[in-house]
Amino acid sequence: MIIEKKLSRKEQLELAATELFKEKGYAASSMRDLANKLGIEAASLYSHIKSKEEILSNICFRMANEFFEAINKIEIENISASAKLERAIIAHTQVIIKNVSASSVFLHEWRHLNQPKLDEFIAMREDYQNKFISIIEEGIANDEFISIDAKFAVLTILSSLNWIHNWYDPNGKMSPLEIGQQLSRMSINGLKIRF
Amino acid sequence: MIIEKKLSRKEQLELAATELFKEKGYAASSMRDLANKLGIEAASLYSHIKSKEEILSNICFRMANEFFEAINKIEIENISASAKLERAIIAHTQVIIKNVSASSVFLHEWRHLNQPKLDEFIAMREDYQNKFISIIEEGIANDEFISIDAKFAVLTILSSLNWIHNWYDPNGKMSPLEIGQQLSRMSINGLKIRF
DNA sequence: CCTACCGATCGGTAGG
DNA sequence: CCTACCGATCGGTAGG
Repeated sequence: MIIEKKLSRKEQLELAATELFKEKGYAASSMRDLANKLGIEAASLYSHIKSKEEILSNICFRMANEFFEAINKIEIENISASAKLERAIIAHTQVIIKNVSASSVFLHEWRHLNQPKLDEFIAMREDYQNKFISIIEEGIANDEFISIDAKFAVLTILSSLNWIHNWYDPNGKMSPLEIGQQLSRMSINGLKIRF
Repeated sequence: MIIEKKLSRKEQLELAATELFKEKGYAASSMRDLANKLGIEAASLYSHIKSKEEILSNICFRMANEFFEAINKIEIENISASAKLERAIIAHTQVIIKNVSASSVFLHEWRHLNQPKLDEFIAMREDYQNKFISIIEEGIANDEFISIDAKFAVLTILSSLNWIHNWYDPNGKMSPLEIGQQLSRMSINGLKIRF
């Protein structure tokens, strides 16, 4: 049984916006569409939010924080690079699966942010990627991984993870953990030195 | 030296639209933006095209055809599954790199197509994926590849290829072929059975 | 949260 | 390819 927390009107609004932005894209979603979903008038939305972009910005930065929290725990562990990478991949996967719609918005709609939020977002994304790059560079230095451009490898891995939201089915045969494990197996096998 | 073919006005229009849609997204791109790029009035666009959506549709289906042509050549070759997969990955990569902007539109903006084009597009995409799935299933049956859900593997591989347009730099240190080879190495290593 | 409304912009047409 | 223009819709505000 799922226990639904009671959501504030603002939380309901952001949830509805997340679904809407995912389905139609941010630019093609109108405030009237959103109001309609909530059963109120478009003008009434503005007693909860300042602007359309504020909603987008909240979604994007909330997700960014979720991803950071997940990787920050792993970074400090004292384990091999392969083990770190595996955990990072699983953690990333779990964040996506727990927030499929918000992840989709986070991944595709961020470019509609205005400045200065846009630059701030891009910087956070780069920081996040750098954490993965460090893990892979450590693995290369250790001879755990093949010699490869670490940034290239990270972009390849992250891009395969960032597609999950498109096909993930909560009723599918693979559990979130299994998906993470399969993805890390493919990725890490791809990097490991073959004897 | 690059020899520029003389483009018809309609080709110029579609080229400008491709860049515009890539940069701002289809929904956020206005016909006035497009006209501006070409130095004409918005109304004048309509002597070359029927609608905004027609431009999008042309871009999407032209790219779909390019991808199909690439894979159709490979499917019929009489080589191992790993070799087929390698060639398919390299071919896919080359198509993206030769058409970075159009690929970006193809990958992200297709959902703004109207019916019946939308369903037609989705069906083509599925056909294309199925060709990859067959290759991987052949490899699994052969004991070339680990036992894995073939569709899952394909979506993972394609998603990593479909990110290239985001970071590909024609002045970067990796050539298109090298990029394809590296990607296929990572993907195929990830699938191969380890002894 | 509503009514009433704003200026701006949208995709597109008529007619030349 | 242009001028002139259309109805529809956009994000958002004023005032209650």
